Amino acid sequence: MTVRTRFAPSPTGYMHIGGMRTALFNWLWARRNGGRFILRIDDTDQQRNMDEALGPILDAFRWLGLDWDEGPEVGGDFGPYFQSQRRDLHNAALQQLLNSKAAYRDFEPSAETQAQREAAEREKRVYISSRISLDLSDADVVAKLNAGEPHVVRLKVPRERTVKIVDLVRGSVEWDCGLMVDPVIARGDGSPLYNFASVVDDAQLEITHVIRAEEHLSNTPVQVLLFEALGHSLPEFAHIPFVAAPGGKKKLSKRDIAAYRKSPAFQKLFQLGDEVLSGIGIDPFDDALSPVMVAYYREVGFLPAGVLNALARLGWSLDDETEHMSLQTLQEHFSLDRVVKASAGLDPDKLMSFQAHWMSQLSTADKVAGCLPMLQKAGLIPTQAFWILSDTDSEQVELPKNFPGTAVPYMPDTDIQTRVRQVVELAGDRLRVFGDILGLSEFFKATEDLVYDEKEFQKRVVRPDDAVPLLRELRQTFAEQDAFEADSLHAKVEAFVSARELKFGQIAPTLRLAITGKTKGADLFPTLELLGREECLRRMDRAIGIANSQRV
RNA sequence: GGCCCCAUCGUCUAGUUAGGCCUAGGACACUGGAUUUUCAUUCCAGUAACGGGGGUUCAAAUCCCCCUGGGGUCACCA
Repeated sequence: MTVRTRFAPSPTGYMHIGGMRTALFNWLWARRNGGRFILRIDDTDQQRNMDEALGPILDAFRWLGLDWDEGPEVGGDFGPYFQSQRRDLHNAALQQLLNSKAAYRDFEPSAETQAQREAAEREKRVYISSRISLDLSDADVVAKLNAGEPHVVRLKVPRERTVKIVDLVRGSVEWDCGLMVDPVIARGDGSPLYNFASVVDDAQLEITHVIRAEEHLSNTPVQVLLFEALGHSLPEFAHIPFVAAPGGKKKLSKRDIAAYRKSPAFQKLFQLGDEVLSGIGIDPFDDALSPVMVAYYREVGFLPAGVLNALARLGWSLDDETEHMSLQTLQEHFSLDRVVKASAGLDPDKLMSFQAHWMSQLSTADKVAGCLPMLQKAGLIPTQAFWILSDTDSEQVELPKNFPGTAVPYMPDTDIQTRVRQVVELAGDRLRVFGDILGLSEFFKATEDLVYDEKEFQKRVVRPDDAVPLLRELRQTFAEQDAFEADSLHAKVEAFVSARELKFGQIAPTLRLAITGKTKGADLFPTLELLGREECLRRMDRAIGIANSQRV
């Protein structure tokens, strides 16, 4: 039998990183078994704007390279794939249950039901449904129906039974039906509720493996009963642990963003994200984008491979040592029996480590392709002139939002093209995410736009009495230097230093600050070479000027 | 509170199904050292865990029981 798995998101306008992990496991299981992965959209009746609500979810799948065999856009033999369009199926199933008396119409006022529930709770009794409507004759029911009396449809739970499943992750789990409330499966108007619609759809879609987060475990007995009442065989269940917040055991949730900001475990990620996002004109404090969402990682410049690797290792391992796995490797080796039972906290540090690894595997050309959009969004390099329409495939390159048609990057200005590549090469491992390129803005800014680290500038350039004179002398040396390239610059500065019986460390930070505005960064002399003599001299002049004005 | 799930280094995990190969392995993080013109990388080293108590057994991280702790869920949401 063909393995069929599904992921059934509600169109919420964003893709949750934990949900993505569930989707990934479903996808992997299908691929591993040569099966089909289905995307079903669990929308409720009137979704306001489907494009807006579903778009980001599909984008997340596409970005990570998880394709779906059936679902929105691709269709399939079991459609429609939007739950709201499957009402006929739900209606038929509902009628079937009503006819077979497996379900009944409950006319008890909801206030009354609620009161009973509360009374039971007060008396520390288990609450079970009163089933008072079961005393109604068929004629009574018809009469009430005709009179339009409000009601719901409930499944009649076989109270003498126990429901038992053998979960592929958790093993055997069972529930005593005598403790269960008759669940509402549809409203009076026939609109189905989640548990019911989900079962009907899973059955009709011939889903063989229901792989979902463990918070759904408590829904399972009801669903099992529904499968049985409908005469369907059960799918296999695999309840995988949910993704917990860093440093905690609680479910990672969009609502808790404010708290995560203060969490030490999240600190570095937020710092990186804030810098990159504000650099490209996105307000990081506007919760439209947060580390709970897949889109966040794309915007900051993570690689699909990094995110995928981190998600796969959350609650699953290949063996006792393999850490780095491509999607290809994952789909060859994924297994449900190696899924861990306990919830797993997302570890931003480890995610970054995976990311850095996959970034290091990328060619310079690919890194450049990833950095270009960043630099453009940040306004550090021109946008418009960069793009020409083309029929050629440009899958490596992320297009600006709303860009019309297909495009490949085209550099009318070879200086800029070369510059980006050189900076990327110079940055080396410092480029962990594409957004890191924004931290090297000194290579893309005009002399007068360069920003100095205020504190360090004071400490290294303004305050020391010899800093400005030394910079002057160095400037002179540079001006007279024959070849302005890294090695000879290095030799020149070494000679300069030893001639004055200084230590290298006494001049290098000052020079770096004058040239780049920072104390950290890529190798100094290649940096000088890349910037070129004219620019270096201008920057030194400017630094000297500013220092002098501040010393007065 | 009811029901259900879970429990190995700070974190992610291996080991638990078939008890001995475990003086508990790997990775991330952290600390120290080496390399280095800063930062980063790389390399080496180190700190660090079987929640507690009872059993069973020659032998228990692994099996059983209890306790404790953590979590999920209890809608005419999905």
